[in-house]
Amino acid sequence: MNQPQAATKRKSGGRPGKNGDGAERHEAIYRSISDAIIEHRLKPGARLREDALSEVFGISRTGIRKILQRLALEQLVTLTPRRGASVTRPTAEEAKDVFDARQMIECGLMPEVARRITAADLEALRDMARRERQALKAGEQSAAIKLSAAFHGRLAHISGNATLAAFVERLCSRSSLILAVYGNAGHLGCESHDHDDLLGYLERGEGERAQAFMSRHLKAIEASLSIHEEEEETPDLYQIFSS
Amino acid sequence: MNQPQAATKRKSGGRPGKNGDGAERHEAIYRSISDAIIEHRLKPGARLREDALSEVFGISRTGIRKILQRLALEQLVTLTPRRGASVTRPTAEEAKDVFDARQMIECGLMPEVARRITAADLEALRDMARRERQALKAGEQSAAIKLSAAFHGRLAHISGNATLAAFVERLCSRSSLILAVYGNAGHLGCESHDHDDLLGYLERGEGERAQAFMSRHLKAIEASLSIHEEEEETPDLYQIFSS
DNA sequence: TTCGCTCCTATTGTATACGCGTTTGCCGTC
DNA sequence: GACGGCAAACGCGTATACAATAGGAGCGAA
Repeated sequence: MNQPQAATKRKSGGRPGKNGDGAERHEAIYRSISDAIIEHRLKPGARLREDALSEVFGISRTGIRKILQRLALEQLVTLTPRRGASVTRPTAEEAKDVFDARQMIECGLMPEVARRITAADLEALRDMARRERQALKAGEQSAAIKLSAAFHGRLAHISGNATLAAFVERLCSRSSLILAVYGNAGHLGCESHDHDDLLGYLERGEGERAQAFMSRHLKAIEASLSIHEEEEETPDLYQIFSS
Repeated sequence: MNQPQAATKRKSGGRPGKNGDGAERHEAIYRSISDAIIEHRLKPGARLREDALSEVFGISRTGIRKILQRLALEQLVTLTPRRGASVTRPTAEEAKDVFDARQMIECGLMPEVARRITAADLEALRDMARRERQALKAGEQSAAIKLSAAFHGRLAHISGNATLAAFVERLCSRSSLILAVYGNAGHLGCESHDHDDLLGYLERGEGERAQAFMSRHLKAIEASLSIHEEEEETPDLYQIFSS
């Protein structure tokens, strides 16, 4: 039970209208839900009923709707008109698009990152990579997935281009969703030592090498997916029973 | 008075609660406001009061807030906590980021576009380019700006990567905002015949050439901007009245 | 026994009401 | 005459109430 994090049933003590924090509270709830999705605690297809969420987090549906819309715009949840919200189940096509986009942007960013990376950055990134490896070893897939996404996002930020970095972060979130649907349970996307190796290239300022390595890295992740189309509506029937 | 476009004061005739279209209506209003911003009918810094909009479009503030939030997430409007919404005034840094991003993505997409472009695509794009030229000649800057953004967006879609195409569209919208702030009144971003020339390369399948041309095209636009920092808070005052 | 129809419930979409913060104009005082 | 405080109003943030719709369950007929 870790997602409410700060629910505290404020219904009881706090006055309903008394905000005081307002925006921060929303941000915390947003991150709570977002994390739960990225860490696969909420699986693709899971329904997110508004009043259930509003009760869990102790705010009214109005606030929940706002957060849900934001998540929908980032394509982490799907908002079907009269059916409510559910965790997005990426299609195979979307998966391909996302990884192609990551290939283009993350690789393209590497030279600039290699140019600008500082010792402090390296230290922080190594720490993240280390914690990711630990989590992986300890069998905590949730934590590992989140750390991996955070690693890629942080890396992108070093480029200095906030717009592209934000986009990369969103792509990583969606990638996490893709892994949940198409990933094999056996191994996660990122190999244990890939991130460390990458940092090595960056530390030595070898932008080109880092770029090539990132390309391989992403290709490896994508290749590890098992893209099985599983059609939508009454999918096969003919196909299945025609044999 | 051109921005309402489809207001029709439905308050009088239509019942308030009777939806029937609902989502489409929202979409139309969203596009209305979005277009007004992109076409510079609403200038950066312009305030967008919620109840004014709700009255103009004949829906309640709830719906307006939803739309405003969507626009904020696309960074066309800025939502300051207790101050309301206003059209975003991009900073110089954001401008650089946006054009760097366009440089990376749009150029990177060109080879694939050259590979996949069809005769129908070419026809549609040529038509858009023609209309853009006409608008420019007729002095209708608003229409020209919108058509230019639509041209770039359409082009990106041909690549087949919906994710990247959507991102390019958003970058183009923001570019339009940047032009409004930093652009010289004299000439718009896109030169008259650049788009036609680009289509020529694409038609002949010369992806590399198209890529290089797009790069020059974007660099030309960016170079035409006059980036003057104009600070945030109490921006000039000292600077202005010190002369 | 199965298919179809109808009613019901659950859940979202929309509007409105209320409270708070911010701002701005005004007045009193120094 | 100018500066500082005060008050009122404007406008946003949140919650709640109502309306509409889609899904499902139950019942009846073939």
